[in-house]
Amino acid sequence: MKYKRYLITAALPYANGPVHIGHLAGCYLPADIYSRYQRAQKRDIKFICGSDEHGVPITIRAMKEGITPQDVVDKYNKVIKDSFADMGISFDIFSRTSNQVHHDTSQAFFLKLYNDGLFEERESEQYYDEEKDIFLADRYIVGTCPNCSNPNAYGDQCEKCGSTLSPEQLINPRSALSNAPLVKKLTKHWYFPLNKYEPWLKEWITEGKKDEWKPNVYGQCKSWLDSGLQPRAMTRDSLWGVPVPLPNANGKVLYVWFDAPIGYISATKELTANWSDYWCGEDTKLVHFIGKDNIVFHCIIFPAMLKAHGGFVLPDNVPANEFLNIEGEKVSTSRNWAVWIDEYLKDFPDQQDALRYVLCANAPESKDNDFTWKDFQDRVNNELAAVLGNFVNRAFVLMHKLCGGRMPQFHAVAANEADRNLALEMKAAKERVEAAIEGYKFREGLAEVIDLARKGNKYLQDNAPWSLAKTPELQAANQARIDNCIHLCLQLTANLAILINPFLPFTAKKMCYMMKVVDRMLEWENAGKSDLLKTNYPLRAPEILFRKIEDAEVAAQVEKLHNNLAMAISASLNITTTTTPETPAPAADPALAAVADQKATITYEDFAKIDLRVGTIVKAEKVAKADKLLKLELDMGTEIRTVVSGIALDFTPDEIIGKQVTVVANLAPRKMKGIESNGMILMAQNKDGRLIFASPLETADNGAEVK
RNA sequence: GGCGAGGUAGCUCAGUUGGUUAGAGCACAGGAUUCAUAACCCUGAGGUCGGGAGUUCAAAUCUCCUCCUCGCUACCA
Repeated sequence: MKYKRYLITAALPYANGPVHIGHLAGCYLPADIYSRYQRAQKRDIKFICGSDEHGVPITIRAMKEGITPQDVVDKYNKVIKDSFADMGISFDIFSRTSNQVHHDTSQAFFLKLYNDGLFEERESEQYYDEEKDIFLADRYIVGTCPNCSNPNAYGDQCEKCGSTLSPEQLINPRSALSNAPLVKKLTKHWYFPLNKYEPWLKEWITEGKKDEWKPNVYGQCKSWLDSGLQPRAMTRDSLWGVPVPLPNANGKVLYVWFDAPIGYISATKELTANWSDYWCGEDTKLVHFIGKDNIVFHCIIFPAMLKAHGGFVLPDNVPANEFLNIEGEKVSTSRNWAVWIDEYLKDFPDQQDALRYVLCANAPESKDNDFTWKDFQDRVNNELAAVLGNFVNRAFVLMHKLCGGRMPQFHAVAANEADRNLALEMKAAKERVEAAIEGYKFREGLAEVIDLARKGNKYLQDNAPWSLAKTPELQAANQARIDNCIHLCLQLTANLAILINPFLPFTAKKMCYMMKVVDRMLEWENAGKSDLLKTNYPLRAPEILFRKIEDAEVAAQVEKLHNNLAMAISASLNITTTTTPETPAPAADPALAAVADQKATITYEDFAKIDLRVGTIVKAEKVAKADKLLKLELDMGTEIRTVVSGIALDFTPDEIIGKQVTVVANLAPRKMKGIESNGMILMAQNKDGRLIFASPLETADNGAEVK
């Protein structure tokens, strides 16, 4: 074997909310299957995870709920940890980045790079809150979104319209902490020179991993590498996080994406004193399981950090999955469009393996996939229960009916071709499942196991022991054939338990109980064998492995999703309308922007400042290298004005020429793509995002004032 | 706009050193059976492989163009 040890990590879930089925399908379930398989192979593995507890969103959530960041992470660390444990995700450790060992480890890592002179120190101007005496990260800055006028857009993103922002773009930027207006002040940060590692990364990835990594992962990396890497700040101004271990670095913490992957190392340290065997030995196979949103950090930044530090193994593979949609729509935590694990476990007690089955069988391994409750029902009822569950049940029931409740012996003299073939199928299935799991093709591996059960059903059907036992006389004459058939079906059941164990551990355990065997039988080397169960040994009565999912349950879950969505929308409306200036509005979904937008009362004088006028579009053309922009010329009665407007997604130049529009005529000029825009056209935006001209109903004079 | 991934049967997916009538599971239809969770087993129907052009004796597979979905990124306000 090439590797002595396996170090398997699953992305550190962010401790500001519970986990949903998308997390499970994308990362934790494949990681668990892989880990359980490796353990069954008796390989030396450590399966590492923990919650990521730093970063700005946690501090913001703490502010909103009026609690400390530590309260937030304590709460969700527990929720997340419990969900994983209940679903059978078998981490060797589920740690957390707020632990002391993690602070020590990440600080030591940073200091090593610092002492090697790797960091570039750079000063830049950042917004500063003089009231709270603190520099503000982009996320802490709120202001009016220049795009949708959401008064509570963040400095990095407007969560109403989804646009990416920089703090400089916000209108009237203010502090999310104190609501105070902001000043600019110099601040110092430490930049990791990613660009210096670009040649090495190119060689390591584009030459070394081309055929090894999944196409989506490799392609994404290559895209990043081809576009050129820039130095990246590895520190932030914040009070929540791992303090930068340097003098005169008060109020500075490690960037959450610097410290989070080091969390894998800290957690391993916490787990075992021999942690360096796993992290520093060349004979360790390091595999990062992540979702596609983490590719750049795990494939580019973290490896570069490890390389810069020296002495660490690099990931052998990063099998990132894509995203799982729900009922045709993207998961949205703010709209509560998600299937939460803790709620699933309440609604479907003792049905962990049903969910594990569906999420693996339909895992987004090569592209985004859709989870529907109908599909959940179909797969559980028609594949899991009908093929696997039913086969095991048939074998046990027949054994009790035709073989006295004991494992019958195998009569070699009565063996036929079908018997020999079935034994061969067991061996072949082992090889196929093994190859699939080693190659991170978990859905294929799972399908192979079900297929083996299907072959069992066919074998049973072809041999029909119940027909051989129609009358006592007939049964006596055919007992040797009956014994062989049941014997093999039960040996096949034992094989199925071994092969299904990494995927459906709860089921494997139930099967072991029924077969009265100890867990050791599940060791992988036993797969493919036809002598796992001892002849003449009494076995237990069968229990139903998978119950059917009823239509009513499917309907209830779909309804629950839509109810959650409706509640999220109305909650968003309530909170937004009652928001005081001291508390920023909660994250709102772009789809809600149209209904959730409420602004503070203004006086007539405020309104009178706006010069609204009617104009007619006399010329329109698309702006080059911009998706949304049209360059318009407007007849304002006394002048022709140029206005650049972001409406190209909804209108072609031809169809709007001659249209009369309402224009904000005294808006400060602004350059876009090199064209100076003198004003803004008023548009209404529907819930679906479509724009509609807010124009006079009848033709007005060009230049007419609107008031 | 740039880059990346994907677009194959109603659904979920296999299928590249280009090669006979393009595969599987589910769903659907018919049959057989009754040991079993109204399950299983057999048979069948169902696809111009997103669209177009090209290379070739031969293209799902290679080249170019184009459309759609998702992601990253830019631009936007």
